[in-house]
Amino acid sequence: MSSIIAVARKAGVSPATVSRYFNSPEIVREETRQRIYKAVRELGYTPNPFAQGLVTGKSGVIAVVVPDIANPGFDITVRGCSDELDKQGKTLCVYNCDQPHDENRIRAAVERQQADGVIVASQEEFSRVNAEGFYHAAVPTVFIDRTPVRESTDALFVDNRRATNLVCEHLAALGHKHLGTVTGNLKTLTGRERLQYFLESAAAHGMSVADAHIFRSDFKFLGGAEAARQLAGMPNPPTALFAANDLMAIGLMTELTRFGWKLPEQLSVVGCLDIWASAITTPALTTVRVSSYSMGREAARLLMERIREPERPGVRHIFPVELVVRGSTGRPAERR
Amino acid sequence: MSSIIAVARKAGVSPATVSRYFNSPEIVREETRQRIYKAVRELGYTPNPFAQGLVTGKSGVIAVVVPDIANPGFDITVRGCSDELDKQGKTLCVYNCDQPHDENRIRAAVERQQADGVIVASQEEFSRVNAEGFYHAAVPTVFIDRTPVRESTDALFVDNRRATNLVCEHLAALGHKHLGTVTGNLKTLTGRERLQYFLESAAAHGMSVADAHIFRSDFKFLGGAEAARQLAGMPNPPTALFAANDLMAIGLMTELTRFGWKLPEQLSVVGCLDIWASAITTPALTTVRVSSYSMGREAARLLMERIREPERPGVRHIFPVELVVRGSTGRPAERR
DNA sequence: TTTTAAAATGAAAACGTTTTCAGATAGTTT
DNA sequence: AAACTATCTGAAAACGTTTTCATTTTAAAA
Repeated sequence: MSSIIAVARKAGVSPATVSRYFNSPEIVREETRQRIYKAVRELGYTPNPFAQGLVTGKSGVIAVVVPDIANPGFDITVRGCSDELDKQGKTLCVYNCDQPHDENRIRAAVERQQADGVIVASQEEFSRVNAEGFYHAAVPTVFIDRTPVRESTDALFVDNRRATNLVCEHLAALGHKHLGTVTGNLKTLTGRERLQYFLESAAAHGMSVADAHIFRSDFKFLGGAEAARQLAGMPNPPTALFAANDLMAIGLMTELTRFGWKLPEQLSVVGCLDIWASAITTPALTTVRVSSYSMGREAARLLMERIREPERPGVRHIFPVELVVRGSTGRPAERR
Repeated sequence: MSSIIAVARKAGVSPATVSRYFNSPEIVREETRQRIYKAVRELGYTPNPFAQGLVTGKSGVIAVVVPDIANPGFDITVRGCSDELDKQGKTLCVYNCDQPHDENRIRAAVERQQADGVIVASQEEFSRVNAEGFYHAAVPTVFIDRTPVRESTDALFVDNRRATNLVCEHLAALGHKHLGTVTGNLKTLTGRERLQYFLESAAAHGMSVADAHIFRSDFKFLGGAEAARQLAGMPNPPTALFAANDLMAIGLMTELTRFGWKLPEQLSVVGCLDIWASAITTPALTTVRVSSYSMGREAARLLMERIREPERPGVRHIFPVELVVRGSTGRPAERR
């Protein structure tokens, strides 16, 4: 491992100049630059990131926190972050946060200032102590679908209000009167919003949602299947159902089909996110398209911006959504 | 940011002792330990990773290279790595490698010794210069489904030979005589093996694979769909088809269904990997189950082991596979 | 040519650890 | 009480950069 000193010696300059050669080449004379270039090549020198970090305090790595990288949706978001970060020459670390004490680990990592910034995607809110840890560490942060810890934190949101409105509008237009819903984890902002706004939108469109038809779940495939089993046993099921994400919608449809239900004749199903698998179910899933990739990308962009300009006021972006009508929704069957 | 020196002063000991307190607590006297503990707490001290890295040369981060984190299969593998690495207190960086020059970037990162080790998952082989870069840097590496760069590199493989055998055995038992296949990217070890072994297995089971029925593709959904379009135009299609991964199998089935084909009556389809979506297609996909998660986990475990013991001989693990029979395969229709 | 301003370079301090080697302290044995 | 271990601790060097401040060199102006 050759050091900057070796290069300096070889090029007949001081280490300071070599450092300048890398960090602001324009201020070193052309001829000197040549000599350094040559020395660098010959020695195969590459700056030591630890030493750099030690003095600059920057690591060049950005932490991305998601509940589960293997969860459809988050994978895309992370890819969005990754692409943008690559472009900016930064490195991306992923943290999965769906296990009980993961949160502490992440805060520790942040406090150790290993990351120059953090992107935190939808999941349960931090405990107070961890939120304060974040606050205290004052690491530049961008939140996705999550209540920001402090005023100046940048945050990106899905337009859940519009999402549920689109869903209810569509369902009302088809003639549905009685709806149900499978919720996500209600400790999550997304989970709470999609439930609340759905209830409001349904009412606004003159449709009812019976308490018994609100299935509290967890955003997971099996959660959707479980809801299906409960639903199947009900004497008076709703005619349409909104699942807070596609995974649950698909779990629900799969299980219902197993029970012999005919979709969408017996039940219209709408999901949310538009993961790739939604297009290949039978019937194909009507859903609300969310730009997961763009959100990841934008989060990374904003974060880099904030790192450059820490005092900028906090930004809030609400991402548009779009209804994708496919085969899983239709007119309700005539009631006996 | 309080330093180790501040802690030392506060506890009335030398920095060396504080260092020892963290790195081998058992060699510092109980009473001293107490004092340091108190000082650490009060100052909220946490060691500076840059300084540590500077002297130890270790960063505590492991790089994981995959073609695309958002690709079903790799997400699971990465999650496996992540879980194991978490357990060992390491940080995981992901690199997506499906863009033309990504490889260079990754080598650069590795050479900069930012990572203590690297896990590289299936994709095109490195160019010579990059392979040498890896070799030269001598960073501990584990390969997944990929030809190792050097003798001493640990590598994990899917048992593709057995996979194709299971597939052909199953298909032969159903009475198929004429098969086809959709290949993955043939610049990939996995792509090549699954094609070659499939051809061999088919022959061994007395089935033929016409050249025209070998669709060279890319492991992607749309690649499968494209194969379907070609297939649909053929006068004499095979009765069963093996796709080198589930994504292509699903793309194929989806497109074929759109053409009005009845599956599996007109065509039996078998995939490989057993991603979650394979269970929810219509018909559900018969496939070969691969333990993506375990492989990720094992890769991480092996890597940590090698970091501890760099001179250990290279390990080769072949992971077992298992046939999952679902609805997409059946007896061939009688030929006219 | 001399003076002046601008541009380029160098010396040295600082960043915060770990680690080696030597020295001190405590605990045992004679 | 002395001598001897075994156990702890400290001093100081090293790790490889960046950055400030001062100095030298170069170019431009007089």
